[in-house]
Amino acid sequence: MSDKSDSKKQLIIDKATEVFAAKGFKAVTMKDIVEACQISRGGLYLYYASTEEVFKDVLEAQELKESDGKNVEEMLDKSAYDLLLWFIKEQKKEILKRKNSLIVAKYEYAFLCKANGKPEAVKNAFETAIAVLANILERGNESGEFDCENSAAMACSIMYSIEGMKVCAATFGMSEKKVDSELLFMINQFVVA
Amino acid sequence: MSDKSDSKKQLIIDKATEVFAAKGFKAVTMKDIVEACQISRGGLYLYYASTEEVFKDVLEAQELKESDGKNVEEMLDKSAYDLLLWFIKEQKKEILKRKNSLIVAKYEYAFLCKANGKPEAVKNAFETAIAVLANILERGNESGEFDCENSAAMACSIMYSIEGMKVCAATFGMSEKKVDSELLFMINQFVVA
Amino acid sequence: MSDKSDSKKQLIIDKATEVFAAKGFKAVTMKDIVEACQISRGGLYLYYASTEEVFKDVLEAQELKESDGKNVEEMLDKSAYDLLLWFIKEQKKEILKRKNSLIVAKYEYAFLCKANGKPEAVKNAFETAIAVLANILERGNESGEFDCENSAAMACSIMYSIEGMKVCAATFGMSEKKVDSELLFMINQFVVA
Amino acid sequence: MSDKSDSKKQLIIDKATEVFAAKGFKAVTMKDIVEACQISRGGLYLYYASTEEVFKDVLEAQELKESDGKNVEEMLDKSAYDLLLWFIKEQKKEILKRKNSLIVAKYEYAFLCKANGKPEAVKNAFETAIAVLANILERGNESGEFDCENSAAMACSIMYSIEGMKVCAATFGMSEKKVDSELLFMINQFVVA
DNA sequence: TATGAATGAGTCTTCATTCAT
DNA sequence: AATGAATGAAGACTCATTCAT
Repeated sequence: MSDKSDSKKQLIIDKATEVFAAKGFKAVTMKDIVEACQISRGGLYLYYASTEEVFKDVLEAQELKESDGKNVEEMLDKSAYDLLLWFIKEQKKEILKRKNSLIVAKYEYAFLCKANGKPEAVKNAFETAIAVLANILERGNESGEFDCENSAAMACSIMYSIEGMKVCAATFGMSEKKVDSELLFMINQFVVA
Repeated sequence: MSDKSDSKKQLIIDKATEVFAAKGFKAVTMKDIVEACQISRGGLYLYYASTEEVFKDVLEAQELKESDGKNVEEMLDKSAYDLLLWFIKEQKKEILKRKNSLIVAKYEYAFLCKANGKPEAVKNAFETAIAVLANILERGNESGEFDCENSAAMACSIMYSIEGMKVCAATFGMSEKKVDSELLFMINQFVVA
Repeated sequence: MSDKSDSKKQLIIDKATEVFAAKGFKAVTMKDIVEACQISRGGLYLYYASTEEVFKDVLEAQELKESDGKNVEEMLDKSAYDLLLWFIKEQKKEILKRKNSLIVAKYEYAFLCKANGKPEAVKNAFETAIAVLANILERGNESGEFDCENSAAMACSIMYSIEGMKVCAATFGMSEKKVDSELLFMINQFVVA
Repeated sequence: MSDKSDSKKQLIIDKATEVFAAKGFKAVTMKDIVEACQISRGGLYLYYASTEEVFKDVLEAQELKESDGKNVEEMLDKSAYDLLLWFIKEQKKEILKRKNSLIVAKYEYAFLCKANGKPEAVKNAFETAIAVLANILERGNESGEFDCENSAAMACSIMYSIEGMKVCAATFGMSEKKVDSELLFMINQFVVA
């Protein structure tokens, strides 16, 4: 049961992810999801009672997927610069991915949550990213690879920039070249030549 | 006619602005606007055929309001540093304003426009801001107040950061202190001490 | 507006009364009422948000109608016996009326109210009837027309009997003859020959 | 098979009785019964195809239970007065039992049956009770314990009263004291002091 | 211009009923 | 016999949109 049930949930999450990526959060109806999954109306309700519940699982699945590549052990060996490159590459991927960008849906959802007084998962994901980057910067400072007075502030500043790029890219688009130059500009602020 | 008609439109825009700020774009119905304006259903349709049309005018009105303070003549006299302070102050205001933040509604709208292949006004506003800031930086470079190799790139980077802050503040909140330190961090990159 | 609105409400109440009489309370859907009234789904919702709200007004309208014939002034002149006959006749009418008997709907509704902890209007109507009858008996006692030791108890007993008859008649039917003989049997307990 | 099958049916009937007592007839769904029995949806359908079929068996089981105490042989020895007391006590129990009162469900069901032109079991149960009571009254008349001109009419009148009390008690409640005084009032009409 | 009653399409949600296991 | 996932029909409810006044 659990297996079958899980695989059905997975199907729903996968298809729903595409729907949310295409339409944002609020514009998605249970009917949209039902049609994307090619299941019956009642069938969806066996697993999820609302688009919000589906979206929560979609977000969770995204986070899992994003953390997939982050094999902690192999990270430890790398230089701060390599880690930075990896981090930046990941962010670039997210900024540019067209098909599955949940960024606007995420902000819509977070916004509605705020309006309804619910706690926000979106905030946590953002703060985790800042912490990871700050850590990388710190290591670079220690190893002499980077020259960055205040790692925490710099990490924060960079992440706001990246967040801005994500939103802009998802809504009115950014070329890969533009993203590259922006990211390069940012890391040049502290990478020792 | 025109006067009366305009004042009615203005009423609708004012009230609708509050509604969009509170609920985003997609969640707003014609009924919401009708109720906020305390006019009749039919009355609203005399002026606007859809929430989208209302929102377009809301955006336009916002831009007008934002450019209100920008008296070009008195600008010309000021130092680049003063202009920068003014620009940053304006941005800070926008980041922090709670009641009327249309940022999420804007992105929702831009996102839906993109999905529908319509042209985007949001992009233009963003690019205008970059141009204004770049101009200020350039002037500062020339006068020796700033030291910034690539004004255009810096302006762009800063605006992405600010955009990220706007979105984050609107969804999961930012304290004024946090905003101040972020902005300070940014301008310290190029302001000559 | 109020006039038009009221007449529409009246139409709904009239048609809904038939529906409730035919199907009871719980079995009636908003759709049933819509179809009986030949109005649109949304049209009904302009006036009533649920079958319960419609039913409340149906009950109220019934009570008004039932008290219509009771011209207080002309009552005062009559003998206790005449009043009793009038009362009994009214009850008989209610017991036997086929088309508009709301009795089962009433009890269903009262039952559901009780299950949901809501106050009940049905109880009040019943107690009012007891009070009226007790009053009549008292007058008869005083005038010597009746011989009834405990008017209140007798009124109560009779009303339970009548209530039982109403329910039985509405569900598995009673002939007029049977009703007559029952009512006669009851009043013979205290009417002085 | 039969044994196992019967015990399963018994379980369903027992649990369903509680459900019908709590919600009436029409408001009960197959899902409600399934959940009360903690069996599977399909499982219930092996035994019953509709709530109506379940309810029929629930009614039947009630009648059996009610006639349980009526050991005919030991009845014969008793005086008419003792029999009357027993009868009244049984009725009182039914009037007052809160948890398992099926009275409203019964009337709802009978009412729906009438609307659908089906035969009615409820009527039979009522008439049986009248016959039993008439019989007791007759015996009392013969033994001189009672003085009741028309036993059949009196039995009928009493049963309507009791039916009214059952319905009233189930819907808007009656205190035990009130029930006692009503019953006492009734039997005083014919019991020889 | 302005009103708001009315309509009906669209979505939500719940269940009776079936069926593969 | 028994399960419970799945389906789809039925009813609730909300709104965009129209129209007579």
